[in-house]
Amino acid sequence: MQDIHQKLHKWYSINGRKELPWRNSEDPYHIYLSEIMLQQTQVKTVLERYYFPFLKKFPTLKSLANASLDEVLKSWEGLGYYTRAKNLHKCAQLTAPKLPKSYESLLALPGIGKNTASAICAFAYKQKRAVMEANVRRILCRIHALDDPSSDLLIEYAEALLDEENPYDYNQAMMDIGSMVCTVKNPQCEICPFLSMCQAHELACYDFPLKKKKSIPLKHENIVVELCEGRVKLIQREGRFLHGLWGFSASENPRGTKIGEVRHQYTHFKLEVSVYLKSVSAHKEGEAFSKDEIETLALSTVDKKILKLLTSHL
DNA sequence: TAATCGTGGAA
DNA sequence: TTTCCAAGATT
Repeated sequence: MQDIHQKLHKWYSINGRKELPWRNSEDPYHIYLSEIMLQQTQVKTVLERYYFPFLKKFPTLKSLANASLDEVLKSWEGLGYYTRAKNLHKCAQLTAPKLPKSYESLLALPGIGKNTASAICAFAYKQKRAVMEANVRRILCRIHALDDPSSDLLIEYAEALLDEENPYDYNQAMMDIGSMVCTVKNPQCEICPFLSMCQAHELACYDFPLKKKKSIPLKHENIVVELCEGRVKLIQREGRFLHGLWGFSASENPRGTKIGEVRHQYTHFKLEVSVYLKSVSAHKEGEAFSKDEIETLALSTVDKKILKLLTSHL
């Protein structure tokens, strides 16, 4: 075990992505924010478009707590999984000016599960916790030739492998190896520190973990864009899907002129939207916004596509 | 346990 | 163009 820890540490010191900003911060809030943003999201996206602007607007947990949810959502616009932003805001209000330090306290907060709690403990507080996310899961499944292990079993393996002398570098190294060496396609086994103990390599089969493909349904919606004296009617979404974002509401029986179609692929369904345009004289329900006002609202990608179609049509 | 919840990069 | 899927959590 000491040997593998040494190999890991050496690999990380040479190849690790040590320049990532959240790896050069001691601020638990910065590290927490990065963990939330990085959930199911590529490093590149967070790094290039969201991490720095968000911290500029909300430099401290306290400033985030004092902001409105609409402001937070605007900073999250386009990043997806918007409940993350809602929970981030909620956590700031619950914990400002500083995050708790214990695993249990972190786990009890909304939006923080086992992996994120472990990551904050290891990265912000240098505690002996093993992260268990997609990269680590792929490594462990290949080392042990596991098709579809339970989360609990994987956490056991991860904790058994943890380098308690240096939990920070160990965890960062595991994620880097997962994303750079033990990749989904074409893994670079010859430079992998786990080469000698990897069952997948022994079997010359890298289909671990097993990926199950599922077909996703196609949904169709009609959107009627209501124009009112140059202003556009928008509603603020409720419920779980795109909660808190502004957008166009679907209608069963579209009226007006069809101006085009918009397609979008979500994780669990495809969406085709037929877009209609209709002028209305007065406000019935909902609010109407000017183009400049819409710029300040958080819209989903689909609604942005619809807005773009509208702009090109007018 | 299995759905649900977004988006864009990459092949 | 289509498909996969990336630092998961919640219900």
